[in-house]
Amino acid sequence: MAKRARTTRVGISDVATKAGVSLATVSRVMNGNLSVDPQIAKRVRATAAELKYLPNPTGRNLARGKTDTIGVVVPDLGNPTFQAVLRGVSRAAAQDGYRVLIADSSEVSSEEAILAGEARRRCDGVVLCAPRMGAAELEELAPSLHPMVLVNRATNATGSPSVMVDYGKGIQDLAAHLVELGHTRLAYVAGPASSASHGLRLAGLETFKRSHPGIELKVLPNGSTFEDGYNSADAVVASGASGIMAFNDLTAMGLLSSLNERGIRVPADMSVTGFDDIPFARYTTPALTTAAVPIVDVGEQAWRQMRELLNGTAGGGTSATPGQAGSEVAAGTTAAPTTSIFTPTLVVRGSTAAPPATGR
Amino acid sequence: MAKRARTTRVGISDVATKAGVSLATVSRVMNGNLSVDPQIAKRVRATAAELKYLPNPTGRNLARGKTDTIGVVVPDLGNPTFQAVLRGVSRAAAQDGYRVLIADSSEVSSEEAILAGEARRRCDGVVLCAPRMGAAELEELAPSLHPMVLVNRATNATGSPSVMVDYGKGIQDLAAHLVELGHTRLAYVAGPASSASHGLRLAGLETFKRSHPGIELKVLPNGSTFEDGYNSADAVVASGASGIMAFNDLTAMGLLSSLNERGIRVPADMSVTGFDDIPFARYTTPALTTAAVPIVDVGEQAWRQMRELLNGTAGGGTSATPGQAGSEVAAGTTAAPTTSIFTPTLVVRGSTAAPPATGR
DNA sequence: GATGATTGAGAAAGCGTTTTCTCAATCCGT
DNA sequence: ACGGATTGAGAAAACGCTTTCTCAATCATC
Repeated sequence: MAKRARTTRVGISDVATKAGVSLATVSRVMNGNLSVDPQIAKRVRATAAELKYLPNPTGRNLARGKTDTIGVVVPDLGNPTFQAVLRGVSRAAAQDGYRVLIADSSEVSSEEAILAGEARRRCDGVVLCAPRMGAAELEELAPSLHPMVLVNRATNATGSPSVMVDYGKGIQDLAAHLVELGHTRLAYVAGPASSASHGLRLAGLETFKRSHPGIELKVLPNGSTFEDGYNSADAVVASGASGIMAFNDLTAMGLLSSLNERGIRVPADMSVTGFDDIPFARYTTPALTTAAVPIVDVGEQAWRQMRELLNGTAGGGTSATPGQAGSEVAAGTTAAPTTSIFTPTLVVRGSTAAPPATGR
Repeated sequence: MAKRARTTRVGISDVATKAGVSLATVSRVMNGNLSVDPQIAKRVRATAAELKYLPNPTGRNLARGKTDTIGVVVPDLGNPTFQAVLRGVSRAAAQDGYRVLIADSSEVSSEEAILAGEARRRCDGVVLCAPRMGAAELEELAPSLHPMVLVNRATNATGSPSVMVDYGKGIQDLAAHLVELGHTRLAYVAGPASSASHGLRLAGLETFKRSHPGIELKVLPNGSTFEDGYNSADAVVASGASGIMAFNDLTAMGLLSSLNERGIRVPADMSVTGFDDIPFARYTTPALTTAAVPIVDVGEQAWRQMRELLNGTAGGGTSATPGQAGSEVAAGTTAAPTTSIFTPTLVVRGSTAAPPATGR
């Protein structure tokens, strides 16, 4: 016959009643508001502990207008790159008391925008990984997603920071490495045409070409998966190149596997490079020469940018310069969005060597 | 000078006013409540679209007492197994309109309980992967986490369903496979002592031993990472075994790599098996014989169990039997928790063969 | 054409906090 | 000691939505 017996859990009012204070006071105590008598504060805390009271997050969220949660939207949770970004964001955010809601579009890019919007409304901000989304769509979506941090993408017209990887530089380093070893006929086993990071690699290679006129460089259209790499062997062999740059470590490993089956020896007959330096790259046979991308750091940095946005220290400006990354401020249309750029590091392992003498 | 101009976004009352109806009606329309005149419904919908109104999830959450979100707590987001579970849960949940909040304890198991509780309060339920948590702690935690689904763990005293992988059966299959090939001296390169799934493998091996008295089987303490596998080579060689079962694919790959460096040929000199069948397992050289664990399916099934719980169809009982999994109902203390058991499948690849003739 | 059953929509009461507003009770300086 | 400045805590108004309650209007029934 109690007023309202088995309502839900123990609420703030239960504590208030039992401690003989008002709701407001309990709230103040719970939130560390100092303007409350130490005596009372202590009593309230004791009562709360005794009742095992824990504030209901939903109620707080509504009242405070924030959720302490950010969304991370990725095109494919199965992809090691996005897994690593997610991990980086998640751990860094956790440090600051934020949680992460995941939104996996499962490669269905038509869903991406809806998913991102959905996530945004549930959270205080969104970290968007959308490598395939059209620039126009992104630009249109951006305002409604703010605060948003872009990963490996950029857009004007919004003060959305980006954290990017300089894939162009990375692939140039790899190409230079191969040339240094003596290779003159190179091939790039390309990624998906719609992939933004593929575009950056391509641009980097264009630059490379211009500064290395004597080098032959073919681009072989391909994909981004293990299988794609495996299946690219025919085209690779046909290309006549001796130095092969795969789109990423996954395709490089697929290619490696396929070449191995054909009896083509790496690196004796052919050199192969990957990209990303996923954990497995060092354990392939031979171990993969690759361009290491500090992708977890990218996730962490994405969180830092987000935190900046959330703390309203806004206005762009120079954010904390990330550890090994160069930071750069691009003059944006409105706010001057911050861009962090991470540069891949060349990691030389066993899969590259001088080309066979006959090859010349 | 408007009443309350730039409050926040467009809210339900804006729509109500503009459409000339009450808040209640707008709510009803937005929630597909049929008891509203089609004419009015249409008008409301039009107004909502015009104003780009989208209901504020936090408000809904509070009013409905649910969040359409579940938490997934994992000990390590870097571990492929948990990544796969997460992916399975996330995608399956998304199908049913639920989102996933991730809680990564980063291997800090002392944080696990707090993290799980935290997640639970923000969500409608929790999927808990806590292979290292003590049984006692788990049991104590369980009630406060309900509704909860356990992955690769079980607990009485709560009606919490489990979805498990029969690691014991899997390792027995691997051992049998090796024996069938002619190996008589086996070694199990163990996982972390505190790992529950390691315990299951161990138990399976005990069973195996009993039914194969003539076979020698050594257990070599080790860990769960690539590095651990790599570093186990000494012990493996010293064991004198010709058939090696690694804790998982990761350690198997590390071992493979290390053996390769020592000039020990797999499978000519030594056979090696993994466990899990992670995507990379088929691309190692030689390709890894392993016990395939449908781990994404585990995640999916975890979601189904959760959905069952959430829909309150509760009471345990026989849930939908998962595709290739055996389903089994254990007689629980109270509700009779449902347990889904997935059995690994033996996948024979190139890393196993008959032992060298000399070995005998 | 009067009466009871239905349908449909508005008013208002939550949902569980936070936070502004108010006011009573101290404290300070002179 | 007295007025003004502080401090501290309670009352009440959000926060944005859902849902029960209530009642007016429409419908079917005899």
